[in-house]
Amino acid sequence: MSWQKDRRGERGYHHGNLKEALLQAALDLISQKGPAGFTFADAARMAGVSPAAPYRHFRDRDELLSSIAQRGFEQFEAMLVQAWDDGRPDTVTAFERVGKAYLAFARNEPAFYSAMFESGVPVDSSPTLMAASERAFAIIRAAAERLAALAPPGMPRPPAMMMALHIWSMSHGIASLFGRGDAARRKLPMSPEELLEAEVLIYLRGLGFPTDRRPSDQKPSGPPPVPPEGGAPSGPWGGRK
Amino acid sequence: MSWQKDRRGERGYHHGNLKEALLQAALDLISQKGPAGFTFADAARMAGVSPAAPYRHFRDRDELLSSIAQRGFEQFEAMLVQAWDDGRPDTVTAFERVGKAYLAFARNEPAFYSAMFESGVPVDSSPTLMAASERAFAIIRAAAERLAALAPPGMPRPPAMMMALHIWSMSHGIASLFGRGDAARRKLPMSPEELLEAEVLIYLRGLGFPTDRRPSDQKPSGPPPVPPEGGAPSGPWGGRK
DNA sequence: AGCTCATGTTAAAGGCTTTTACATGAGCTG
DNA sequence: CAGCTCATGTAAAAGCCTTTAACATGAGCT
Repeated sequence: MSWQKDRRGERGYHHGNLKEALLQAALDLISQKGPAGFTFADAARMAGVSPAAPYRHFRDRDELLSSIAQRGFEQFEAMLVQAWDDGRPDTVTAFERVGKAYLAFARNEPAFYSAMFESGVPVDSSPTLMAASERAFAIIRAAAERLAALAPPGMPRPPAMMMALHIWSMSHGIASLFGRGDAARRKLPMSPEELLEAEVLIYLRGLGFPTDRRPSDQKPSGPPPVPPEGGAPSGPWGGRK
Repeated sequence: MSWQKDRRGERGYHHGNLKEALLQAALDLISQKGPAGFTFADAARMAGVSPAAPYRHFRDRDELLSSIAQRGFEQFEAMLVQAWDDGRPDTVTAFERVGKAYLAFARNEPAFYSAMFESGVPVDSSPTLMAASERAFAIIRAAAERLAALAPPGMPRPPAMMMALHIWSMSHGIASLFGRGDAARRKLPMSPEELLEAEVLIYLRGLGFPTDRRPSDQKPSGPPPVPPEGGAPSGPWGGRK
């Protein structure tokens, strides 16, 4: 256990921690030049080893990319868990926090996000990658489950899986099209976050959920399934002035 | 005007139609090996010219990719126009047809779709690309405009631009996550088309649109802003049996 | 001390990209 | 038709990447 070299940069023949160093270097490179611009040789150079060294740790460039995607899904899952916070303080609030977390992840971790969704690495390229992806989605799914249970009585209960897929696709669509800050690709009349929040609110209202902003959990007894008629309800898009 | 060489493969020093041939070759390659696997040299080879020849028609590999993306947006626009069909036979039906067209395009033209959205080519890399992209979106936007005009009275009218962005992100999210058939990446309990249709219906209901499947256009006089209360409305997800 | 195996290095083959200098021939001009 | 000219191809070469094979080092064990 002495490979840490007392934190001094010098190393001998062996790097001691190359795999980690390569992953980190690749992450840096991807965030700078996109997943396409990243090069195996570059990562090796950045880690201070020869171009052939990485092959001791990854079968090829794709496997490195796949590892990064996997790690991305793991961090993604952790972030979603934190955002969901088991539905506190109330289900709807937590649910929307999850959507925002999705956007935040895309914005704050563009390298991971690219590797996960835009690098051309197929999710099923490795079982562990697939598993990591599924664990992340399971969080959204669990949140949808809880939300579905709150569906107003008297209406057919929406399938939680479907809701989860809908929320996922909304978040993913907005994140992919408008998400990353560094290259604000298209002009928007509102922020991605606002756009997503409005979309989710409208969607939930379409399922019959009450959407006046208040923690009205605990008692799914009798909130009106729709906003009061006639009286202009403060819409999800902030009631155009 | 004699470069067609009477359809016989033989050609002299000049190809006669290289630019087109390269675009076509690139398209084929991308649909086979993804936008990352496509190679400038490969395209040249497939067109039967030397590796340097393409540089007479494209500044570099990225410009070729960008050209393909642009062409993709043009075909995309044409397809959306056709799907929208100026809102016939009724606005809601046509609107949903637009969403399905989005998915169909992603599935039937994976090469174009990749080039447009997943190749790393920034939309603003060329003004004409940006313009093509905006023309395509304008169709969705126009459809949303018409739909917004049908919003039931007594409710705040949703901004058409916002609706358009929502629909776009839904379609794009589903297409990106579950869209391409060749590598059915994730398992779904329903088809992408059904998933999108349900999502759009719920969304529209959330905006107060009547969503019983019937061409109830023409007279936006007095359809109830919400489905009849209590009586289980046949939900957009087919009412679980 | 000596073995052994994981981890690096060097060298080399094979591709791709891109540039530069040169070749060809299609269309125009007189 | 001769001849010019310029768009369009080719050839060659530099530089970088990927990947493999053969060899080197040294860390941990016996």
